[in-house]
Amino acid sequence: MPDDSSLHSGERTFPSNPVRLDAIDRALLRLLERDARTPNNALAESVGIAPSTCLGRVRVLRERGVIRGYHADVDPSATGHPLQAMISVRLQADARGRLAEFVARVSRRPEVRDVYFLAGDDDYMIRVATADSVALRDLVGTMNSWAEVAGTRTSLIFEHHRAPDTY
Amino acid sequence: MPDDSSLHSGERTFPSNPVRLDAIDRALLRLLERDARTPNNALAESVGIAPSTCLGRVRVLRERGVIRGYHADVDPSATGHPLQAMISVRLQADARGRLAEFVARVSRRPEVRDVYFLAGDDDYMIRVATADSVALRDLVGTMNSWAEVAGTRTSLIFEHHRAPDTY
DNA sequence: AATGAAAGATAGTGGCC
DNA sequence: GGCCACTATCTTTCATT
Repeated sequence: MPDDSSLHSGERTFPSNPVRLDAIDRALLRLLERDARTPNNALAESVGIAPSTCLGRVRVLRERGVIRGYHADVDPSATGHPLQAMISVRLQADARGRLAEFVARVSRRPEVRDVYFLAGDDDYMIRVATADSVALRDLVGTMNSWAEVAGTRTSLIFEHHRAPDTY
Repeated sequence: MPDDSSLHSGERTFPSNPVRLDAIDRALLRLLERDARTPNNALAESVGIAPSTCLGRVRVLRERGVIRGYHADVDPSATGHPLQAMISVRLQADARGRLAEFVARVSRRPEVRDVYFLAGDDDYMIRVATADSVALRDLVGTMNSWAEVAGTRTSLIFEHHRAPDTY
């Protein structure tokens, strides 16, 4: 297996093959999205195929990039980062050439969890998890001090719910 | 093991125990965040403890809610939802009693992937994945038609990068 | 593509330190 | 907490259809 689990997955995909998914593939994706550690045996039984067949299917899904990785969902509070926020960032109008600089800078900050590159009123949306409000204020202050940043808006995250993909 | 893998994890935690994490726990979390399917054997070797010990550690992390689940990261494009967007939602000023109604409605939409409940300029941030721009426009139109919604702002997501937690 | 069987690897238990 | 030894279970390969 090619181990690209260390490539922290961005969302761009280069569909080497359009990848036709049948009903069984979709069922497997649903199950693995729910619990990525479901044993191959159990997956196979759930979708009604032999374990060896199931193994092959999942490998193909992984190799073709349909499955980009398997990740533990770790509670930020438990690791000392209970305060989460969404920071909308507008860059300077003339900063088109400095997009990479901004991304590099922001990615270096350990508080950053998600970086969304947007088309719309804002240029970026950054989700961060910090230890406390002091750390958050520092981070926002730092970002505002960067030359390419025109402005930021920060919203605290009270609650977050995920929904699985539906196919 | 209590199987709560089917509870699509929200971010609230009720720290039954403050859960002290030592260096080994943090190493395990890092490894499992990178690749949730790393075999217990390999985890144990990486962090320098016996496999059985490692098994116990990971189980405790799971039971205490430090690890909330294990999820496959599925490429939305591969499942026919290549167009992603962030939708900021402001509710009507008098809609405080209708928060639950909004969340219920929005959660029913299959396009919705993340619902962030915010404190700030906006009340909610919704991440969605749709088949095309028609589907996105329909969704935004629908949300704007709800009585409790004062307004929305939609930004297309061009690119998304995740960063792992750093402990 | 899918399968069953066999071999090897891994997970999980319990007794002990 | 942690480890070792053991058993149960799972993964993976491969010859076959």
